[in-house]
Amino acid sequence: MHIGTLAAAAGLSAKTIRFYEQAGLLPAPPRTPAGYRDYPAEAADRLAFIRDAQAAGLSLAEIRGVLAIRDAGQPPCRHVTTLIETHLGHVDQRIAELLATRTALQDLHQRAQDVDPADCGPEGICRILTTTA
Amino acid sequence: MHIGTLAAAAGLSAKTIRFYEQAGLLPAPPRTPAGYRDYPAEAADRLAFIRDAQAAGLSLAEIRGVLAIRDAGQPPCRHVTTLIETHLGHVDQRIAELLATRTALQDLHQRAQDVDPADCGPEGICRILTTTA
DNA sequence: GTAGACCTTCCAGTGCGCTGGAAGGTCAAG
DNA sequence: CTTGACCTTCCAGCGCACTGGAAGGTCTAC
Repeated sequence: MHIGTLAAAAGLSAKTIRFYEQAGLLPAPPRTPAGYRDYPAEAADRLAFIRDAQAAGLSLAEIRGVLAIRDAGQPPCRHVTTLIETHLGHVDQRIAELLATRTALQDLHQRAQDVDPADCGPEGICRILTTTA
Repeated sequence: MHIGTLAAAAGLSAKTIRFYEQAGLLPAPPRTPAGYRDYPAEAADRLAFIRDAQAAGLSLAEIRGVLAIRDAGQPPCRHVTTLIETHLGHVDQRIAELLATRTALQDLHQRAQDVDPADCGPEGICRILTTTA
């Protein structure tokens, strides 16, 4: 299987696959006599795993860690569970931050409705955005 | 007012202030005979505005746009209102994405509870993370 | 034999908001 | 006079996940 075929199967670009190899996520495949990468069918599974793990919010570095454990013959379950818990914490925190930002933006939007542009002299920068200046 | 004083007043590093100047967010101040930047008190207001706008989720590029309008003598109200609305949309979208990720992570976590590590043979990569493979 | 679709490597850049460091000038205090 | 804190410029890099492009080799079909 050439890199383009694998790329099409996985829905990635060939560039990305080479990048994953270089980043230690995908083992270097055998080569054809001409030097072309020649992937076994399992490579698509590994890329699918990377996709799933990315969708769960894991970084490539974390995914590399999981793969390394599995490649060493260990079941990475405990490691993965920890990662998931850590990520749940991060995601919850980020959601809380975004909700706060959302509230702030809605306040600003309300203020924008109340401000008459004609009232805006050259003294400040913007009456909508400034806190109390 | 030297750059360090301004930095302390604004809660930023001198590096960041020079960066803002170079990025077109802060006008170049006059210099002392020795070449030191010599800021007027209003510089702190401008930095406070930048801080507020950043807290509202605007990028430096967007803030630069708002400042440019005001610096040209126009009240940037309408522009700001549009920005706020756009950002509200982005934030809502991001929150929705994160909630979906959160659900996915919780499913994974549940699955992690159900998987016995002893069941994990060398055939797959990880029973927790893979979809149906 | 030639077009063009694929593959290879390597280097460099994207966007974002800084941050670090080197090499040097300036200023106030002791 | 010297120390040390500050200032200047310029260049470089961070993290993240790619992406682009150049320069060249290879394979298939006509």
